[in-house]
Amino acid sequence: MTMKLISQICKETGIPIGTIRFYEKSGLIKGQTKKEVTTNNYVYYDDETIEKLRFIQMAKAVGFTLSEIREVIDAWYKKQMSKSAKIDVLNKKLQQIDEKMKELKAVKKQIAICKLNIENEVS
Amino acid sequence: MTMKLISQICKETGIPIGTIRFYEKSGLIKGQTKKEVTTNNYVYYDDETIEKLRFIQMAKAVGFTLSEIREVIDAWYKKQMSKSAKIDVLNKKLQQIDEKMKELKAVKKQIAICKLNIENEVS
DNA sequence: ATCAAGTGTGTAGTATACTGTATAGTTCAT
DNA sequence: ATGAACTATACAGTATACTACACACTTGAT
Repeated sequence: MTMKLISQICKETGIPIGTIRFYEKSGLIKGQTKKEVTTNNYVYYDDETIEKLRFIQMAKAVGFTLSEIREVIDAWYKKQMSKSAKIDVLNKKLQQIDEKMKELKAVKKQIAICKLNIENEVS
Repeated sequence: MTMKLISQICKETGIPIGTIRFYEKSGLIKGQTKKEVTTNNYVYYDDETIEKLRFIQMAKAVGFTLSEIREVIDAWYKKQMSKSAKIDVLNKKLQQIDEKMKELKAVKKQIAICKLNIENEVS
């Protein structure tokens, strides 16, 4: 398992270091210190963290808030959550996604119509 | 042309009065006072405003910011904007929408996989 | 006439999601 | 052993998008 320092994670995801730290403080991701190293408290992140961060980027881009994203990540990784509770959360999210899909299509249609109107204008 | 007061607009769109006023101050929508009425300065909104507000609701839900939404509304309604500038803005938005469509699909796929993993877990 | 409900203005406060700055310690190449 | 670059912590500041509140005026039903 490859473990990376924060600047490496920043490079690989394009997410600023400050934002990564903010996400960690918010409980979205979790790095770990190496117990064999006693001279510093540098935090290392695994590849699962990168996966999570990419998920966060995409989910944010389509309008999910960090707390909505946290719900999914909890359902994904939290050990102390019941199977059925996890499934419930994920089903709710899938429903939200379908709703967003509809809204996205409606927005696209509206803009396409708007574009046509402008193109056909007598100017 | 039907002209409605703010509480009516609120009822029809579900957008709080305070938010509607905020959108007007931000220049996203524009109502008008009736010049024949001199006893008050009540603002009336037309059906185009309701259309705009519904557009704003949907665009916000899929992650567009108010300033991104304003760009589209300006391209849509602004008289003093050149035809080619409008088309440019709308094409850029259509591109952004396709990008969001991809991200939404990726998020959906990720969640579906996550759900399958949980369902197939030995608990 | 009165009073609840609606309207407008202005200003302050809140929530979310960062972003920046200051300080201090660590690592590594030279 | 020294300096550039990296790391951690803590706290303040910013941008966006509201949300609440105080105050004053208007309308419409009784």
